Amino acid sequence: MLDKIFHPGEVEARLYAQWEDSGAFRAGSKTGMPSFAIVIPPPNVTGSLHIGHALNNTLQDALARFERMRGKNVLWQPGTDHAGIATQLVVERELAKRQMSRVKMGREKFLEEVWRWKEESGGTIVRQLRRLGASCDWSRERFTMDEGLSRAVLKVFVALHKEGLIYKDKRLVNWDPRLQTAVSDLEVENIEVKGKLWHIKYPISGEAGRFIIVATTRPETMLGDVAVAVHPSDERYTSLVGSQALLPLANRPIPIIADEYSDPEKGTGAVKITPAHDFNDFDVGKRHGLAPLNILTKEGALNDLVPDAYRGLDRFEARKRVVADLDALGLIEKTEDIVHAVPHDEKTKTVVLEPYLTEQWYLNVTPLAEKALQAVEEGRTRFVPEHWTNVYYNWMRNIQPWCISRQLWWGHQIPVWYGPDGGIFVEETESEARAAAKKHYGREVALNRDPDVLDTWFSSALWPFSTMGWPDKTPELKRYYPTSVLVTGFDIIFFWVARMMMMGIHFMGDVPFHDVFIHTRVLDEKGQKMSKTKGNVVDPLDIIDEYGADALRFALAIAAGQGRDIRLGINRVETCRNFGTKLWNASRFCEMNECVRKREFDPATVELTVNKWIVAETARTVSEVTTALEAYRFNEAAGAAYHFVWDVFCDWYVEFIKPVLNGNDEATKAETRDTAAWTLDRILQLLHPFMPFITEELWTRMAEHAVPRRSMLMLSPWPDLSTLPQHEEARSEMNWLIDLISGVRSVRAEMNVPPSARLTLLLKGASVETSLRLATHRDVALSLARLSSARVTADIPQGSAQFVIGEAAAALPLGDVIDFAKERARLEKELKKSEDEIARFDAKLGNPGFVAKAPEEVIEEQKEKRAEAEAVAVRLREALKRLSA
RNA sequence: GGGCGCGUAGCUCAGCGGGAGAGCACUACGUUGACAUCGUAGGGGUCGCAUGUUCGAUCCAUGCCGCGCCCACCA
Repeated sequence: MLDKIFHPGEVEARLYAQWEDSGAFRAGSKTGMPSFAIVIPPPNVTGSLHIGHALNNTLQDALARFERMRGKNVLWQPGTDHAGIATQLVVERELAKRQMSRVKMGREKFLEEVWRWKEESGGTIVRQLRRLGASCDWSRERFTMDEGLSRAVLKVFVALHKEGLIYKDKRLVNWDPRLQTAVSDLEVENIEVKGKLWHIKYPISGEAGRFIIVATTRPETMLGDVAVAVHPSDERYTSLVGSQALLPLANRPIPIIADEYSDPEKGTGAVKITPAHDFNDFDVGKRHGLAPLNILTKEGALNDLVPDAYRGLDRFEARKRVVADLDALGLIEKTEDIVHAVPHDEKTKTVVLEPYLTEQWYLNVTPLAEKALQAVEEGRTRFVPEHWTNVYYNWMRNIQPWCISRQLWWGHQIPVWYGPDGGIFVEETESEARAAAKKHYGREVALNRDPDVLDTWFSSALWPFSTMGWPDKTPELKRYYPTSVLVTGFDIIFFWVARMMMMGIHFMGDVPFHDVFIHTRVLDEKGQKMSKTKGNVVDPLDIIDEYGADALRFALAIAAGQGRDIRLGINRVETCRNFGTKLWNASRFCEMNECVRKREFDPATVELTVNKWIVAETARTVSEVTTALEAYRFNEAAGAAYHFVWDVFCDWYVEFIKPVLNGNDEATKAETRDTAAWTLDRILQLLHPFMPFITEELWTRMAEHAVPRRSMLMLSPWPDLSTLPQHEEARSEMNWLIDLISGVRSVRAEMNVPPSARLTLLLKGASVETSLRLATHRDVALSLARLSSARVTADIPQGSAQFVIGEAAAALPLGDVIDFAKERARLEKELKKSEDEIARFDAKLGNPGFVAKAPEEVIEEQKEKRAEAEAVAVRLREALKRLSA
């Protein structure tokens, strides 16, 4: 016997182990069946599961389980990402706690430390994914820095270099002075901060007392100025073009040049040109043949190219000093308070990034982007929802070279070796590089390997094929590439999706996935982004502990619409947990009534109206859920199943069959039991992609008293009920009945003339509006009696109720469950409380029964209504009779 | 500045050419034999505003207002 509620904590671990041990998660290899593959967006190996992961993996798991049940060969490829910067930061922080540092340890020792850290904490997120129920093929788990994937990375780098697409260049990059590494444009987060705009007077050489005024938010960089630019057509400055300004503090003459970049509308119309510290200025400098003057160190302090007084000062310190000194010289024309966007590092959002002149490795992605663009234009890869296509297009069409080198230690070290004269040897291994160098120099030479590592996203870009064994020609690649769908959030469309497209097409000759489903973000219940600093983080593991994984998964899935962000309040999870309880208890009802599975049961053969109806409704629901899942409309799929279980199966079917199951007709009872059991099985299957644990548990438990199951629910075939009869007649009859019962609009209990009470049900004409549920016949009586306008009659036979529709009356059998004496007593009590209500009701209804002398037209009207109602009553009686016969 | 998304019941949202819905919250009643993690009933909305298309608009078009996000600029 099932307990009254489901205890997720007691079954989840057991079921998961059972699934995993059985090999049910393993990539399928059934011949002749289509394939379905998803690669997981690899989470940071040292991370832990946040609510966004929970959503992402719930959706993937729903698809994987769905397709597995549909008989496809499913591969859900799991793994983790080495997450260069994030992981290095974490480990450095740990080292700091032990009074150690990366630099002191040296590269080799440090890397050992990171690997150790990875071994220790790397299992966390993977364990947490298991708690969520993720049915990944763990036997194929990969890590972006494991041997195979590293080999793929090297191969790709070397190949792209040989094709001339990877090259070294010296230009401005976004520099993180704390980590002392370059980061890509995408890793920059522009944050609005309060700042100042200083208007600085630059004296004109040889013209005492004449100045050109420039406005800047970064006065310290003026020490690296190489020019002042004005717009060619800006008449205010025409006379100055060609003159020299004397750069204050540095006392260095710089030219005043004309360049279209200068915007007469902005600032003073004259702009200082600092090519080494501003992206636009870099271009201006290039146009005018002005060499950049780098005045910063890697740490973001001023270097030796500035006057003594400023050397070694941190950039912010230097700013204060420069402003103070300029002010003392009377060279500050004015200072404005402004709010402007300043580039910060996206991880901690605390470090101001610098445009910084360095030599880095770049990947020329333009040719790759063209093909990636074309693939989407041609529909070979499709974004869902479609509007993300434009986001992808816009970025791809304006793509910039990808800076792929990072000055970190944790990551794939770039396979480049330098000879004594700076000769470059790009090979997959050191020995190959050595051989190449030997060939080049004609002798053995000492080589130095480039110390930099690759951007983390470089290896992620290869994920769909590197995890399947590329560059080897593996059966997995053959079977599963291109993958079916990528499920991810919009925040990594550029970082990851676009780059996988480019690399996939380039190296595999085909797109990495057919569909890209972009899901929304999960916010807190107030619609705020979850963040540690705000303290509004909802930990999915806490939710799983308290409500079970199914409740969390269902809450996420049913909220996963196509447009707006998901606001996850805990009450949503509660609702879904309650839904699980409802399902559990519906199963309990079936169990108590011995509704057990019969293998030979054929739903097409049922004869009772109520059974025909539920069979047809089940088929419709299966079709709805299937269609919705195929289109990634998770909310609709989960919603359709929810609605069917609660509003159709529990509220109506179970209530309708109670009198049948309590009746004496063994044949109809048997059919009904079989149908109920069959329907419940279909429900479990429909819900399994969303609520794997509770459904699997019920699947097993419900078979305890029936024909044992051949296999686990997760391996059962997805129902295809498309060939079942539609049973239009039964459906329309049941719908009519449900509408009618729902339409009992106003019912009043009234002790009319004691002791002769009557139970009267007033249906509002033949039309219907809200809902009174026909639970059991007894429930009908109770509900009716409870409501505001029912009359209990002692003069009708016990066990039947008289329905009055309009003025027409129809007796309806109620079985033998009503104790009229008791009900009457209760009603009397209740009525005393609600006399006011009755009065109001009478007034509202203008109950003609109480009108002594009704006008002719009222009587006529009543007659019509009566005739109409009589017909309804007759039909109702017939319908209820047919339910159980 | 460019682009995208969203404004529907107190809250969170679904619906998107012909009856305005769900969950939560609220009110009243009810522990009955699957389920109080429940049931029954009830209150509550000029579907952001305006114009247009249409026999008919919450739904389509245009404009406006408000909110959010992305990209760019960032003197």
